[in-house]
Amino acid sequence: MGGHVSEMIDQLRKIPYFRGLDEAVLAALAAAVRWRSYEAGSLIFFQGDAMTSLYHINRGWVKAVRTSPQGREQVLRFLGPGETFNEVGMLIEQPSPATIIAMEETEIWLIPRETVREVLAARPAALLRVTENMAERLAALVQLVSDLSLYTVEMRLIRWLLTASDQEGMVYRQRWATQAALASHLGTAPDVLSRSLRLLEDAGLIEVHRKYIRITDRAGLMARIEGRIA
Amino acid sequence: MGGHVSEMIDQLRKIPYFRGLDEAVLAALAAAVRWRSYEAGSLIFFQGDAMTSLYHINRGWVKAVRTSPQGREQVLRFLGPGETFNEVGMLIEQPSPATIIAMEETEIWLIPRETVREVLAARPAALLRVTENMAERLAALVQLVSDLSLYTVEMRLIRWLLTASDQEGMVYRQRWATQAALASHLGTAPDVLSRSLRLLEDAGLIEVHRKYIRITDRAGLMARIEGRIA
DNA sequence: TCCGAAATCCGACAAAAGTCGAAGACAATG
DNA sequence: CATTGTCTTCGACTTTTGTCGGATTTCGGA
Repeated sequence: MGGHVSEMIDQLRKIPYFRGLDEAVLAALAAAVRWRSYEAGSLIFFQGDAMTSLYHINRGWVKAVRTSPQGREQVLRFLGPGETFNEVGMLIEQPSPATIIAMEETEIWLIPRETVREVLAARPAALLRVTENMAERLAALVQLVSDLSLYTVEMRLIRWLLTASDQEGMVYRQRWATQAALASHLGTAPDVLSRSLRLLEDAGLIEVHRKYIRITDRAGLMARIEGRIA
Repeated sequence: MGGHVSEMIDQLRKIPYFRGLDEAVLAALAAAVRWRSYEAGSLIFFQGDAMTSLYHINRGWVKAVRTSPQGREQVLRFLGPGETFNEVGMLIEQPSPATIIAMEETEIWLIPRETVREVLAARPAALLRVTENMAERLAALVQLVSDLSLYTVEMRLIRWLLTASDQEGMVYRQRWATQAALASHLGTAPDVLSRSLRLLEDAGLIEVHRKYIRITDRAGLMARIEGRIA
Protein backbone atom coordinates (compact mmCIF):
# COMPACT_ATOMS: atom_id res chain seq x y z
CA MET A 1 0.00 0.00 0.00
CA GLY A 2 1.03 3.63 -0.29
CA GLY A 3 3.54 2.97 -3.03
CA HIS A 4 5.91 5.54 -4.37
CA VAL A 5 4.53 8.97 -5.01
CA SER A 6 6.04 9.08 -8.47
CA GLU A 7 4.22 5.90 -9.42
CA MET A 8 0.95 7.34 -8.14
CA ILE A 9 1.52 10.44 -10.20
CA ASP A 10 2.08 8.30 -13.28
CA GLN A 11 -1.22 6.56 -12.62
CA LEU A 12 -3.08 9.81 -12.08
CA ARG A 13 -1.68 11.22 -15.28
CA LYS A 14 -3.45 8.46 -17.17
CA ILE A 15 -6.85 9.65 -16.00
CA PRO A 16 -8.22 11.70 -18.87
CA TYR A 17 -9.44 14.49 -16.61
CA PHE A 18 -5.95 15.03 -15.28
CA ARG A 19 -4.08 14.79 -18.55
CA GLY A 20 -1.54 17.53 -19.05
CA LEU A 21 -1.50 18.79 -15.48
CA ASP A 22 1.65 20.16 -13.85
CA GLU A 23 3.72 17.88 -11.70
CA ALA A 24 2.89 20.02 -8.66
CA VAL A 25 -0.86 19.69 -9.14
CA LEU A 26 -0.56 15.95 -9.63
CA ALA A 27 1.50 15.70 -6.47
CA ALA A 28 -1.21 17.55 -4.57
CA LEU A 29 -3.81 15.10 -5.93
CA ALA A 30 -1.61 12.15 -4.99
CA ALA A 31 -1.23 13.47 -1.48
CA ALA A 32 -5.01 13.62 -1.05
CA VAL A 33 -5.66 10.09 -2.29
CA ARG A 34 -7.05 7.56 0.19
CA TRP A 35 -6.55 3.87 -0.45
CA ARG A 36 -9.13 1.19 0.09
CA SER A 37 -9.21 -2.44 -0.80
CA TYR A 38 -12.14 -4.79 -1.20
CA GLU A 39 -12.37 -8.53 -1.44
CA ALA A 40 -14.26 -10.26 -4.21
CA GLY A 41 -17.98 -9.78 -3.83
CA SER A 42 -17.88 -6.94 -1.35
CA LEU A 43 -20.04 -3.84 -1.63
CA ILE A 44 -18.27 -0.59 -2.46
CA PHE A 45 -21.39 1.52 -2.25
CA PHE A 46 -25.10 1.13 -2.60
CA GLN A 47 -27.62 2.74 -4.93
CA GLY A 48 -29.10 5.73 -3.14
CA ASP A 49 -25.95 6.45 -1.17
CA ALA A 50 -24.59 9.97 -1.61
CA MET A 51 -20.89 9.43 -2.21
CA THR A 52 -18.75 12.51 -2.66
CA SER A 53 -15.33 11.23 -3.71
CA LEU A 54 -14.06 10.40 -7.14
CA TYR A 55 -13.21 6.68 -7.32
CA HIS A 56 -10.30 5.34 -9.31
CA ILE A 57 -9.60 1.64 -9.79
CA ASN A 58 -5.94 0.92 -9.31
CA ARG A 59 -6.24 -2.86 -9.47
CA GLY A 60 -9.13 -5.27 -9.94
CA TRP A 61 -12.58 -5.19 -11.49
CA VAL A 62 -15.96 -3.93 -10.30
CA LYS A 63 -19.50 -3.96 -11.64
CA ALA A 64 -22.21 -1.28 -11.51
CA VAL A 65 -25.57 -2.99 -10.98
CA ARG A 66 -29.24 -2.62 -10.15
CA THR A 67 -30.91 -5.42 -8.25
CA SER A 68 -34.53 -6.42 -7.80
CA PRO A 69 -36.03 -7.56 -4.50
CA GLN A 70 -36.20 -11.07 -5.97
CA GLY A 71 -32.45 -11.03 -6.25
CA ARG A 72 -32.17 -10.66 -9.99
CA GLU A 73 -29.43 -8.36 -11.08
CA GLN A 74 -28.81 -6.16 -14.11
CA VAL A 75 -25.23 -5.14 -14.78
CA LEU A 76 -24.97 -1.61 -16.15
CA ARG A 77 -21.23 -1.79 -16.83
CA PHE A 78 -17.99 -3.41 -15.80
CA LEU A 79 -15.06 -1.23 -14.78
CA GLY A 80 -11.40 -2.18 -14.70
CA PRO A 81 -7.94 -0.83 -13.85
CA GLY A 82 -7.45 2.84 -14.72
CA GLU A 83 -11.14 3.63 -14.90
CA THR A 84 -12.98 6.06 -12.65
CA PHE A 85 -16.53 6.25 -11.35
CA ASN A 86 -18.88 8.42 -9.33
CA GLU A 87 -18.12 11.53 -11.37
CA VAL A 88 -21.72 12.65 -10.93
CA GLY A 89 -21.80 12.21 -7.16
CA MET A 90 -18.55 14.08 -6.94
CA LEU A 91 -19.77 17.03 -8.98
CA ILE A 92 -23.25 17.51 -7.53
CA GLU A 93 -25.38 16.45 -4.60
CA GLN A 94 -27.11 13.45 -6.04
CA PRO A 95 -27.40 9.91 -4.74
CA SER A 96 -25.78 7.23 -6.84
CA PRO A 97 -28.27 5.54 -9.19
CA ALA A 98 -26.36 2.25 -9.04
CA THR A 99 -24.70 -0.16 -6.64
CA ILE A 100 -20.98 -0.87 -7.07
CA ILE A 101 -19.62 -4.32 -6.22
CA ALA A 102 -16.06 -5.65 -6.40
CA MET A 103 -15.81 -8.74 -8.60
CA GLU A 104 -12.34 -9.72 -7.43
CA GLU A 105 -9.81 -8.33 -5.01
CA THR A 106 -9.77 -4.67 -5.88
CA GLU A 107 -7.74 -1.67 -4.90
CA ILE A 108 -9.47 1.68 -5.07
CA TRP A 109 -8.24 5.24 -4.74
CA LEU A 110 -10.66 7.80 -3.37
CA ILE A 111 -9.89 11.35 -4.39
CA PRO A 112 -11.80 13.82 -2.23
CA ARG A 113 -14.42 16.01 -3.85
CA GLU A 114 -12.79 19.30 -2.89
CA THR A 115 -9.41 18.38 -4.31
CA VAL A 116 -10.84 17.37 -7.65
CA ARG A 117 -13.16 20.35 -7.80
CA GLU A 118 -10.26 22.73 -7.30
CA VAL A 119 -8.43 21.19 -10.21
CA LEU A 120 -11.49 21.18 -12.46
CA ALA A 121 -12.54 24.71 -11.57
CA ALA A 122 -9.19 26.04 -12.73
CA ARG A 123 -9.31 24.06 -15.98
CA PRO A 124 -12.47 24.27 -18.07
CA ALA A 125 -11.01 21.79 -20.54
CA ALA A 126 -10.80 19.19 -17.80
CA LEU A 127 -14.42 19.74 -16.81
CA LEU A 128 -15.36 19.28 -20.44
CA ARG A 129 -13.61 15.91 -20.40
CA VAL A 130 -15.81 14.87 -17.50
CA THR A 131 -18.76 15.91 -19.61
CA GLU A 132 -17.49 13.80 -22.48
CA ASN A 133 -17.28 10.83 -20.18
CA MET A 134 -20.88 11.35 -19.10
CA ALA A 135 -21.93 11.69 -22.72
CA GLU A 136 -20.36 8.33 -23.50
CA ARG A 137 -22.20 6.75 -20.62
CA LEU A 138 -25.47 8.28 -21.80
CA ALA A 139 -24.92 6.79 -25.23
CA ALA A 140 -24.07 3.39 -23.72
CA LEU A 141 -27.19 3.42 -21.56
CA VAL A 142 -29.38 4.38 -24.50
CA GLN A 143 -27.87 1.47 -26.38
CA LEU A 144 -28.57 -0.83 -23.44
CA VAL A 145 -32.18 0.33 -23.23
CA SER A 146 -32.78 -0.30 -26.91
CA ASP A 147 -31.04 -3.67 -26.71
CA LEU A 148 -33.21 -4.79 -23.81
CA SER A 149 -36.40 -3.48 -25.30
CA LEU A 150 -36.07 -4.20 -28.99
CA TYR A 151 -33.89 -7.27 -29.40
CA THR A 152 -33.87 -10.89 -28.30
CA VAL A 153 -31.29 -12.46 -26.02
CA GLU A 154 -29.68 -14.22 -28.95
CA MET A 155 -29.27 -11.00 -30.89
CA ARG A 156 -27.77 -9.27 -27.87
CA LEU A 157 -25.38 -12.16 -27.41
CA ILE A 158 -24.29 -12.15 -31.03
CA ARG A 159 -23.74 -8.42 -30.93
CA TRP A 160 -21.68 -8.82 -27.78
CA LEU A 161 -19.62 -11.62 -29.32
CA LEU A 162 -18.91 -9.55 -32.40
CA THR A 163 -17.78 -6.49 -30.47
CA ALA A 164 -15.86 -8.31 -27.73
CA SER A 165 -13.85 -10.51 -30.08
CA ASP A 166 -10.43 -9.70 -31.50
CA GLN A 167 -9.44 -10.01 -35.15
CA GLU A 168 -8.95 -13.75 -34.94
CA GLY A 169 -12.45 -14.08 -33.52
CA MET A 170 -11.29 -14.93 -30.03
CA VAL A 171 -13.12 -13.79 -26.92
CA TYR A 172 -10.97 -14.42 -23.85
CA ARG A 173 -12.55 -14.53 -20.44
CA GLN A 174 -11.46 -12.61 -17.42
CA ARG A 175 -11.41 -14.66 -14.23
CA TRP A 176 -14.51 -12.91 -12.96
CA ALA A 177 -16.39 -13.16 -16.23
CA THR A 178 -18.62 -16.09 -15.34
CA GLN A 179 -21.65 -16.90 -17.43
CA ALA A 180 -23.75 -15.51 -14.63
CA ALA A 181 -21.97 -12.15 -14.91
CA LEU A 182 -22.32 -12.02 -18.68
CA ALA A 183 -25.94 -13.09 -18.44
CA SER A 184 -26.65 -10.29 -16.02
CA HIS A 185 -24.95 -7.85 -18.37
CA LEU A 186 -27.09 -9.04 -21.27
CA GLY A 187 -30.18 -8.73 -19.10
CA THR A 188 -31.09 -12.39 -18.83
CA ALA A 189 -30.59 -15.51 -16.69
CA PRO A 190 -27.53 -17.79 -16.78
CA ASP A 191 -29.58 -20.75 -18.07
CA VAL A 192 -30.91 -18.75 -20.96
CA LEU A 193 -27.44 -17.57 -21.90
CA SER A 194 -26.11 -21.12 -21.71
CA ARG A 195 -28.93 -22.24 -23.98
CA SER A 196 -28.20 -19.51 -26.53
CA LEU A 197 -24.50 -20.35 -26.56
CA ARG A 198 -25.35 -23.98 -27.17
CA LEU A 199 -27.64 -23.06 -30.05
CA LEU A 200 -24.94 -20.99 -31.72
CA GLU A 201 -22.44 -23.77 -31.17
CA ASP A 202 -24.78 -26.38 -32.64
CA ALA A 203 -25.23 -24.12 -35.64
CA GLY A 204 -21.47 -24.26 -36.13
CA LEU A 205 -20.94 -20.56 -35.64
CA ILE A 206 -18.85 -20.58 -32.48
CA GLU A 207 -16.82 -22.90 -30.26
CA VAL A 208 -17.35 -22.52 -26.54
CA HIS A 209 -14.37 -23.36 -24.37
CA ARG A 210 -13.67 -22.85 -20.71
CA LYS A 211 -11.33 -19.92 -21.08
CA TYR A 212 -12.41 -18.50 -24.35
CA ILE A 213 -14.98 -18.51 -27.10
CA ARG A 214 -13.87 -18.74 -30.71
CA ILE A 215 -15.96 -17.33 -33.51
CA THR A 216 -15.64 -19.80 -36.36
CA ASP A 217 -18.13 -18.17 -38.73
CA ARG A 218 -18.31 -14.45 -38.34
CA ALA A 219 -20.34 -14.02 -41.50
CA GLY A 220 -22.78 -16.61 -40.26
CA LEU A 221 -23.25 -14.74 -37.02
CA MET A 222 -23.82 -11.50 -38.84
CA ALA A 223 -26.27 -13.17 -41.19
CA ARG A 224 -28.18 -14.36 -38.14
CA ILE A 225 -28.93 -10.77 -37.14
CA GLU A 226 -28.98 -9.42 -40.68
CA GLY A 227 -31.70 -6.88 -41.17
CA ARG A 228 -32.72 -7.33 -37.59
CA ILE A 229 -30.20 -4.97 -36.08
CA ALA A 230 -30.05 -1.26 -36.82
CA MET B 1 -43.47 34.02 -36.01
CA GLY B 2 -40.57 35.89 -34.51
CA GLY B 3 -42.64 37.38 -31.71
CA HIS B 4 -41.51 40.21 -29.54
CA VAL B 5 -37.94 40.13 -28.37
CA SER B 6 -38.98 40.80 -24.79
CA GLU B 7 -41.19 37.73 -24.82
CA MET B 8 -38.37 35.63 -26.19
CA ILE B 9 -36.10 36.87 -23.45
CA ASP B 10 -38.67 35.89 -20.86
CA GLN B 11 -38.75 32.41 -22.33
CA LEU B 12 -34.99 32.11 -22.43
CA ARG B 13 -34.75 33.23 -18.83
CA LYS B 14 -36.74 30.16 -17.85
CA ILE B 15 -34.09 27.82 -19.22
CA PRO B 16 -32.06 26.76 -16.18
CA TYR B 17 -28.73 27.22 -17.94
CA PHE B 18 -29.54 30.87 -18.62
CA ARG B 19 -30.98 31.75 -15.25
CA GLY B 20 -29.64 34.97 -13.81
CA LEU B 21 -28.05 36.25 -17.00
CA ASP B 22 -27.91 39.98 -17.84
CA GLU B 23 -30.52 41.40 -20.11
CA ALA B 24 -27.84 42.13 -22.69
CA VAL B 25 -26.63 38.56 -22.83
CA LEU B 26 -30.17 37.27 -23.12
CA ALA B 27 -30.82 39.70 -25.93
CA ALA B 28 -27.78 38.38 -27.74
CA LEU B 29 -29.06 34.84 -27.33
CA ALA B 30 -32.50 35.87 -28.55
CA ALA B 31 -30.99 37.47 -31.61
CA ALA B 32 -29.22 34.24 -32.53
CA VAL B 33 -32.29 32.02 -32.18
CA ARG B 34 -33.64 30.34 -35.30
CA TRP B 35 -37.25 29.21 -35.41
CA ARG B 36 -38.49 25.98 -36.86
CA SER B 37 -41.84 24.32 -36.79
CA TYR B 38 -42.75 20.70 -37.34
CA GLU B 39 -46.07 18.98 -37.95
CA ALA B 40 -47.20 16.03 -35.91
CA GLY B 41 -45.14 12.96 -36.70
CA SER B 42 -42.31 14.69 -38.45
CA LEU B 43 -38.67 13.90 -37.84
CA ILE B 44 -36.61 16.56 -36.08
CA PHE B 45 -33.38 14.64 -36.27
CA PHE B 46 -32.23 11.08 -36.55
CA GLN B 47 -30.04 8.95 -34.33
CA GLY B 48 -26.49 9.17 -35.59
CA ASP B 49 -26.92 12.70 -36.91
CA ALA B 50 -24.38 15.16 -35.56
CA MET B 51 -26.50 18.13 -34.54
CA THR B 52 -24.69 21.14 -33.16
CA SER B 53 -27.42 23.48 -31.93
CA LEU B 54 -29.17 23.55 -28.60
CA TYR B 55 -32.87 22.84 -29.12
CA HIS B 56 -35.59 24.50 -27.06
CA ILE B 57 -39.26 23.58 -27.29
CA ASN B 58 -41.39 26.68 -27.40
CA ARG B 59 -44.67 24.92 -28.11
CA GLY B 60 -45.68 21.29 -28.57
CA TRP B 61 -44.38 17.90 -27.54
CA VAL B 62 -41.67 15.62 -28.90
CA LYS B 63 -40.39 12.16 -28.12
CA ALA B 64 -36.83 10.80 -28.04
CA VAL B 65 -36.88 7.24 -29.41
CA ARG B 66 -34.87 4.29 -30.65
CA THR B 67 -36.38 2.14 -33.34
CA SER B 68 -35.69 -1.40 -34.51
CA PRO B 69 -35.60 -2.46 -38.16
CA GLN B 70 -38.87 -4.30 -37.52
CA GLY B 71 -40.49 -1.00 -36.74
CA ARG B 72 -40.79 -1.43 -33.00
CA GLU B 73 -40.06 1.68 -31.05
CA GLN B 74 -38.77 2.42 -27.56
CA VAL B 75 -39.49 5.88 -26.16
CA LEU B 76 -36.62 7.18 -24.05
CA ARG B 77 -38.43 10.31 -22.87
CA PHE B 78 -41.11 12.81 -23.75
CA LEU B 79 -40.24 16.50 -23.87
CA GLY B 80 -42.62 19.43 -23.61
CA PRO B 81 -42.72 23.25 -23.67
CA GLY B 82 -39.79 24.90 -21.96
CA GLU B 83 -37.53 21.87 -22.14
CA THR B 84 -34.28 21.65 -24.06
CA PHE B 85 -32.45 18.83 -25.78
CA ASN B 86 -29.22 17.99 -27.59
CA GLU B 87 -27.02 19.43 -24.85
CA VAL B 88 -24.46 16.74 -25.55
CA GLY B 89 -24.30 17.29 -29.29
CA MET B 90 -23.97 20.99 -28.65
CA LEU B 91 -21.07 20.60 -26.22
CA ILE B 92 -19.01 17.98 -27.99
CA GLU B 93 -18.64 16.29 -31.35
CA GLN B 94 -20.80 13.26 -30.84
CA PRO B 95 -23.68 11.92 -32.91
CA SER B 96 -27.05 11.89 -31.22
CA PRO B 97 -27.85 8.52 -29.69
CA ALA B 98 -31.59 8.99 -30.25
CA THR B 99 -34.10 10.05 -32.86
CA ILE B 100 -36.35 13.03 -32.07
CA ILE B 101 -39.89 13.09 -33.45
CA ALA B 102 -42.62 15.71 -33.07
CA MET B 103 -45.80 14.27 -31.55
CA GLU B 104 -47.98 17.25 -32.40
CA GLU B 105 -47.46 20.58 -34.08
CA THR B 106 -44.31 21.84 -32.46
CA GLU B 107 -42.33 25.06 -32.47
CA ILE B 108 -38.61 24.75 -31.84
CA TRP B 109 -35.90 27.29 -31.21
CA LEU B 110 -32.41 26.43 -32.33
CA ILE B 111 -29.67 28.25 -30.48
CA PRO B 112 -26.36 27.94 -32.32
CA ARG B 113 -23.53 26.09 -30.64
CA GLU B 114 -21.13 29.04 -30.65
CA THR B 115 -23.57 31.39 -28.99
CA VAL B 116 -24.34 29.01 -26.16
CA ARG B 117 -20.71 28.06 -25.71
CA GLU B 118 -19.73 31.69 -25.30
CA VAL B 119 -22.27 32.10 -22.55
CA LEU B 120 -21.31 28.87 -20.81
CA ALA B 121 -17.57 29.44 -21.07
CA ALA B 122 -17.93 32.69 -19.17
CA ARG B 123 -20.10 31.13 -16.47
CA PRO B 124 -18.87 27.92 -14.85
CA ALA B 125 -22.06 27.76 -12.76
CA ALA B 126 -24.11 27.55 -15.96
CA LEU B 127 -21.97 24.73 -17.31
CA LEU B 128 -22.50 22.92 -14.04
CA ARG B 129 -26.25 23.19 -14.55
CA VAL B 130 -25.87 21.46 -17.89
CA THR B 131 -23.99 18.73 -16.06
CA GLU B 132 -26.81 18.44 -13.54
CA ASN B 133 -29.25 17.98 -16.37
CA MET B 134 -27.13 15.19 -17.82
CA ALA B 135 -26.89 13.60 -14.38
CA GLU B 136 -30.67 13.54 -14.14
CA ARG B 137 -30.90 11.89 -17.52
CA LEU B 138 -28.33 9.31 -16.51
CA ALA B 139 -30.39 8.47 -13.44
CA ALA B 140 -33.57 8.26 -15.51
CA LEU B 141 -31.93 5.93 -18.03
CA VAL B 142 -30.57 3.70 -15.29
CA GLN B 143 -34.08 3.51 -13.89
CA LEU B 144 -35.44 2.64 -17.33
CA VAL B 145 -32.86 -0.11 -17.79
CA SER B 146 -33.69 -1.69 -14.47
CA ASP B 147 -37.42 -1.40 -15.17
CA LEU B 148 -37.09 -3.12 -18.52
CA SER B 149 -34.79 -5.82 -17.25
CA LEU B 150 -36.09 -6.61 -13.79
CA TYR B 151 -39.83 -5.93 -13.75
CA THR B 152 -42.92 -7.06 -15.63
CA VAL B 153 -45.08 -4.85 -17.80
CA GLU B 154 -47.75 -4.75 -15.11
CA MET B 155 -45.30 -3.56 -12.48
CA ARG B 156 -43.96 -0.87 -14.79
CA LEU B 157 -47.51 0.23 -15.54
CA ILE B 158 -48.45 0.41 -11.87
CA ARG B 159 -45.33 2.37 -11.08
CA TRP B 160 -46.12 4.76 -13.91
CA LEU B 161 -49.71 5.17 -12.74
CA LEU B 162 -48.58 5.92 -9.19
CA THR B 163 -46.06 8.54 -10.22
CA ALA B 164 -48.12 10.16 -12.99
CA SER B 165 -51.28 10.58 -10.90
CA ASP B 166 -52.20 13.63 -8.88
CA GLN B 167 -53.38 13.57 -5.27
CA GLU B 168 -56.91 12.60 -6.24
CA GLY B 169 -55.52 9.68 -8.16
CA MET B 170 -56.31 11.15 -11.55
CA VAL B 171 -54.08 10.69 -14.58
CA TYR B 172 -55.12 13.03 -17.36
CA ARG B 173 -54.07 12.35 -20.91
CA GLN B 174 -52.37 14.72 -23.25
CA ARG B 175 -53.74 14.70 -26.75
CA TRP B 176 -50.69 12.91 -28.04
CA ALA B 177 -50.58 10.38 -25.22
CA THR B 178 -52.16 7.49 -27.05
CA GLN B 179 -51.90 4.01 -25.64
CA ALA B 180 -49.39 3.27 -28.35
CA ALA B 181 -47.18 6.08 -27.10
CA LEU B 182 -47.43 4.99 -23.48
CA ALA B 183 -46.83 1.38 -24.46
CA SER B 184 -43.68 2.36 -26.29
CA HIS B 185 -42.55 4.30 -23.26
CA LEU B 186 -43.10 1.29 -21.01
CA GLY B 187 -41.24 -0.86 -23.48
CA THR B 188 -44.11 -3.02 -24.70
CA ALA B 189 -46.79 -3.29 -27.37
CA PRO B 190 -50.15 -1.49 -27.34
CA ASP B 191 -52.07 -4.76 -27.04
CA VAL B 192 -50.13 -5.84 -24.00
CA LEU B 193 -50.70 -2.49 -22.34
CA SER B 194 -54.40 -2.63 -23.11
CA ARG B 195 -54.53 -6.09 -21.57
CA SER B 196 -52.76 -4.95 -18.41
CA LEU B 197 -55.07 -1.97 -18.03
CA ARG B 198 -58.05 -4.28 -18.35
CA LEU B 199 -56.65 -6.61 -15.71
CA LEU B 200 -56.17 -3.77 -13.26
CA GLU B 201 -59.65 -2.49 -14.03
CA ASP B 202 -61.20 -5.92 -13.54
CA ALA B 203 -59.40 -6.13 -10.21
CA GLY B 204 -61.21 -2.93 -9.22
CA LEU B 205 -58.05 -0.91 -8.79
CA ILE B 206 -58.50 1.67 -11.54
CA GLU B 207 -61.12 3.08 -13.90
CA VAL B 208 -60.03 3.59 -17.47
CA HIS B 209 -61.78 6.42 -19.33
CA ARG B 210 -61.10 8.09 -22.63
CA LYS B 211 -59.51 11.21 -21.28
CA TYR B 212 -58.24 10.05 -17.96
CA ILE B 213 -57.54 7.13 -15.70
CA ARG B 214 -58.71 7.23 -12.10
CA ILE B 215 -56.95 5.27 -9.40
CA THR B 216 -59.71 3.98 -7.14
CA ASP B 217 -57.53 1.87 -4.87
CA ARG B 218 -54.05 3.24 -4.45
CA ALA B 219 -53.25 0.89 -1.61
CA GLY B 220 -54.38 -2.03 -3.73
CA LEU B 221 -52.06 -1.00 -6.52
CA MET B 222 -49.16 -0.67 -4.15
CA ALA B 223 -49.96 -4.03 -2.60
CA ARG B 224 -49.78 -5.52 -6.07
CA ILE B 225 -46.13 -4.59 -6.37
CA GLU B 226 -45.35 -4.86 -2.67
CA GLY B 227 -41.99 -6.46 -2.02
CA ARG B 228 -41.48 -6.72 -5.72
CA ILE B 229 -40.22 -3.21 -6.30
CA ALA B 230 -37.07 -1.81 -4.78
C1' DT C 1 -3.79 -35.25 -5.13
C1' DC C 2 -8.18 -34.92 -3.18
C1' DC C 3 -12.29 -32.49 -1.59
C1' DG C 4 -15.86 -29.17 -1.42
C1' DA C 5 -17.73 -25.19 -3.39
C1' DA C 6 -18.91 -22.91 -7.39
C1' DA C 7 -20.10 -22.95 -12.11
C1' DT C 8 -22.28 -25.01 -15.90
C1' DC C 9 -25.53 -27.71 -18.32
C1' DC C 10 -29.76 -30.15 -19.25
C1' DG C 11 -34.70 -31.22 -19.86
C1' DA C 12 -39.12 -30.07 -18.84
C1' DC C 13 -42.30 -26.90 -17.53
C1' DA C 14 -44.53 -22.22 -16.44
C1' DA C 15 -45.11 -17.52 -17.18
C1' DA C 16 -44.75 -13.43 -19.70
C1' DA C 17 -44.83 -11.01 -23.72
C1' DG C 18 -45.45 -10.49 -28.70
C1' DT C 19 -48.37 -11.01 -32.80
C1' DC C 20 -52.26 -11.14 -35.84
C1' DG C 21 -56.78 -10.44 -37.85
C1' DA C 22 -60.84 -8.46 -37.13
C1' DA C 23 -64.25 -5.80 -34.93
C1' DG C 24 -65.73 -1.83 -32.40
C1' DA C 25 -65.48 2.95 -30.64
C1' DC C 26 -64.20 7.38 -31.14
C1' DA C 27 -62.95 11.92 -33.04
C1' DA C 28 -61.72 15.08 -36.58
C1' DT C 29 -63.05 16.67 -40.96
C1' DG C 30 -65.61 18.15 -44.57
C1' DC D 1 -74.46 14.80 -39.99
C1' DA D 2 -71.96 11.47 -42.47
C1' DT D 3 -67.59 9.60 -43.30
C1' DT D 4 -63.10 8.43 -42.92
C1' DG D 5 -59.20 7.20 -40.50
C1' DT D 6 -57.10 6.42 -36.11
C1' DC D 7 -57.23 4.36 -31.78
C1' DT D 8 -58.58 0.66 -28.92
C1' DT D 9 -60.03 -3.91 -27.72
C1' DC D 10 -60.56 -8.84 -28.07
C1' DG D 11 -59.47 -13.74 -28.53
C1' DA D 12 -56.43 -17.06 -29.99
C1' DC D 13 -52.06 -18.38 -30.86
C1' DT D 14 -46.72 -18.32 -31.07
C1' DT D 15 -42.46 -17.13 -29.42
C1' DT D 16 -39.44 -15.89 -26.03
C1' DT D 17 -37.94 -15.94 -21.61
C1' DG D 18 -37.79 -17.43 -16.83
C1' DT D 19 -37.50 -21.14 -13.45
C1' DC D 20 -36.46 -25.39 -11.12
C1' DG D 21 -34.36 -29.78 -9.71
C1' DG D 22 -30.77 -32.23 -10.36
C1' DA D 23 -26.62 -34.08 -12.89
C1' DT D 24 -22.08 -32.90 -14.20
C1' DT D 25 -17.87 -30.48 -14.58
C1' DT D 26 -14.29 -27.44 -13.10
C1' DC D 27 -11.28 -25.07 -10.02
C1' DG D 28 -8.91 -23.47 -5.94
C1' DG D 29 -7.15 -24.51 -1.75
C1' DA D 30 -6.12 -27.83 1.83
